[in-house]
Amino acid sequence: MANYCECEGCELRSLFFNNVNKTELLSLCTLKVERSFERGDLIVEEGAPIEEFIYLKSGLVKLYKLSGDEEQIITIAKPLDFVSLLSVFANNHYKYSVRAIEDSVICCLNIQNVKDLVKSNGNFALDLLEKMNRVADNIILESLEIRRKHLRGRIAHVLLYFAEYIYNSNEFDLPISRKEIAEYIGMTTENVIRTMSEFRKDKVIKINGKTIEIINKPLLEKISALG
Amino acid sequence: MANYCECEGCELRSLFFNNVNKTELLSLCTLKVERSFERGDLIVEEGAPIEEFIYLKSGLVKLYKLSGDEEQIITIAKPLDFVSLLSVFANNHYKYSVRAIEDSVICCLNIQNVKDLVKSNGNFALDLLEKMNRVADNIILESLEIRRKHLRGRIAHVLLYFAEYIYNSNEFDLPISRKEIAEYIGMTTENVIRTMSEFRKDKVIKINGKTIEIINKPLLEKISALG
DNA sequence: CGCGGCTTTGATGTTCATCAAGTAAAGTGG
DNA sequence: CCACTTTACTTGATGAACATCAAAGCCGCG
Repeated sequence: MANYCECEGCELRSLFFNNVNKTELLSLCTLKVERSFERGDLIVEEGAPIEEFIYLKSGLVKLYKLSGDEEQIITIAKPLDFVSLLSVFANNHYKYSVRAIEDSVICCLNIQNVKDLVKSNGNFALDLLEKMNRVADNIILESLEIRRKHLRGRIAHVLLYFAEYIYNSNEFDLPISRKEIAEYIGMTTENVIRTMSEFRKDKVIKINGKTIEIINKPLLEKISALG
Repeated sequence: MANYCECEGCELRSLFFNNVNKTELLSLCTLKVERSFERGDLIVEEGAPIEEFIYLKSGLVKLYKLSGDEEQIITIAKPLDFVSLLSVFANNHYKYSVRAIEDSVICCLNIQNVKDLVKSNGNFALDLLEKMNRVADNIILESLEIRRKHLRGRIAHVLLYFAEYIYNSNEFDLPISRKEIAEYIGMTTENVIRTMSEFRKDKVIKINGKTIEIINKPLLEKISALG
């Protein structure tokens, strides 16, 4: 009985298991699988059948869609922004791909089990609705934000996104390449690099390979807001 | 007892009331309010408190967000793409505005009633999750589609959206202005007009004020796909 | 070590926004 | 109903923002 349910102590339990009792949790967790991925590994492939309800336990992932030979990045998600959620009840197949951009651990529940729990536990259902609303909202609002800015504003926005939302620090290692930033904000790799170099010359940031340090945050915020 | 519940015969009932029994439906519908709006009327204002669960019964609406003095159109929704859904469980206040772009009728349920139903009726909860997933998915996918196209492709996309998705006809009256198209696809009014004029000169469409007729659909589809 | 992918910078051309100016259409008050 | 105002639509000219092309250095990896 020792590990009858590790979820009980899981820091993510309160995410959406607040209203789930021990018996229910047990029945979920017996079928739970935890999987580890290394940076760069594919977690979910667009078009694959949806058999599991997945959430991110630790790490960082990118959610993207293929169009032709290009990737369009939809969002960068950390734990709490659980992924796989968006299509999971509406489709039989994934509409997006998910790839680890840092070493990540995901938690997989059988999708049917989750559906059963939605049916039998009203408070859980409401929690889930709320969480999924929030995730969708955030993606849409982020997308609108980026859309209305120009190149410089978009780059500033992304840098602040990493500094404030992901790493909570003015110095951090970019988990994605310049090319991926370009795929995220819908511009070319060259212009992402050029703009970041400009920011460096203007003493807004320091760049050392993947390491970024924001040294004039007020200005960066101004560029993000106006640009 | 005559009108004890008009919803019973409502064509939208099957949307998400399939799994709701007569008693439950009655308790919802006694608190139901139907409201009519004329083209141009504001239905929901960004920032207002969310007190109702709204869905569109007939008509056409635009969902948009204000940024500064500009409107950013998120999506054009017809019945079945019910609106108000996205933020409704995750927030206390609306994050978007909704305006009728054709005469519209909406159906308003008390939000607490809907939440109670989610708690007590598992099948309804699952239906609702599925519907909301689908709505969010569509908005995100549309947004990605538009984002990866250039001006000509975007205009072609929008024209096809109206022809195929909204009106199911190659000839239709544009329900929105050129300016609103610009706000939807993130370009300027002048360029929207210019591009539409080009399409006219190239004999892809006919324009007569608000009336649009697509006369070379294969080409328009090609422009949308490649542009 | 050499290959491929990522990064960087510069030069060039395309796409698009901005500015300007005029016409048409639609609402408003007398 | 008409003058008046406003808003929508349209076209052209110009410049800014951005993509594309080209070339070279860098880095990790088999």
